[in-house]
Amino acid sequence: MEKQELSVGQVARRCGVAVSALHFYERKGLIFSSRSAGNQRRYGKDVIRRVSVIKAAQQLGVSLAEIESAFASLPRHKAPNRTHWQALSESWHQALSARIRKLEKLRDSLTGCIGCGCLSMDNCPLYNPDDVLGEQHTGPVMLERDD
Amino acid sequence: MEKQELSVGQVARRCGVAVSALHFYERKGLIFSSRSAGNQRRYGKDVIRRVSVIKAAQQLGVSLAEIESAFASLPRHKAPNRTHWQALSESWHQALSARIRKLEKLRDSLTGCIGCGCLSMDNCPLYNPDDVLGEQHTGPVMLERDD
DNA sequence: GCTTTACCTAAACATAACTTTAGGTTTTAG
DNA sequence: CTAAAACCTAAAGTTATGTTTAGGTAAAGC
Repeated sequence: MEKQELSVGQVARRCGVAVSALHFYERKGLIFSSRSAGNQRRYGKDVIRRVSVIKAAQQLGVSLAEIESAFASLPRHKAPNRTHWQALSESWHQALSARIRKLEKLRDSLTGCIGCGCLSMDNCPLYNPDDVLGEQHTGPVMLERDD
Repeated sequence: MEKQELSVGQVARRCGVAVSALHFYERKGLIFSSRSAGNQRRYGKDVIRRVSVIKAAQQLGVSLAEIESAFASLPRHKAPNRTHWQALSESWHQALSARIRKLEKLRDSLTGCIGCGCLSMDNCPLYNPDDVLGEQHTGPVMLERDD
């Protein structure tokens, strides 16, 4: 059983990202590599999951900085185990559900409000932005990107 | 009955954005103004709805460029009427619903996959991106960019 | 062995979406 | 009337997320 190390190009192809993006993620501390005798990057297979998670999270509107802090709970240089990933998964499931609820709320506001053509805007949820997404308070939740 | 024109600072306060952002939106062609005798911006009340819509759309992950093209159907210098806003509302409602469906799908993939800790990644939807959302192959791109 | 492909680093460039700065003008409040 | 607050423009700066370029080194195929 070999260690099955991957070159940067192999990871790039398998994950659908550019090599330059992997360099970038590494500079940001989101992924890690060892080096070959000739100083080329070598990745363990777990990097693929990391990159997949990065891309998935970005779809949710999570910044790399936030992803980095979520990854802080993972072991840096060895493959995270089931428990590690599961913890991440659960918190993201919650965050994602929260985001979905927000979007539904917004969608309903759009229907009820933009289309209404109301001239008095004082009760309009779009007009009073804070109402639109409601719970703006500083939640610890990762996806609370309501700035 | 006056035209009830608003200064840039008034709009900024009522919409919760910076004055510089309004200048910026105007340069981008998202909002319009007339000028006072002394060359200061004066806005009609409809600008508030425009700005509110901009902010709402940004919450959905819509870029300013996309917002601009959506706004292309609105009359430039006079207040859009009910029909105009309603058309916008409907198309965005659809887009939002689509986005919500994607997020739900992704959420479910995360639960089923990230948490599983599977070592053989060959059946993993995160690992094999094409399976995640089906439609649209084009290489190993993780998720449809909802461009 | 040689050549092509892949890789290395550092630094510059790109784009979006704004903000800040600098220097000057207009409006408003007392 | 005057002084503070608000406004003007143009240009440079900022942050995030990368990509591109330039000048070399390593690895792989024939």
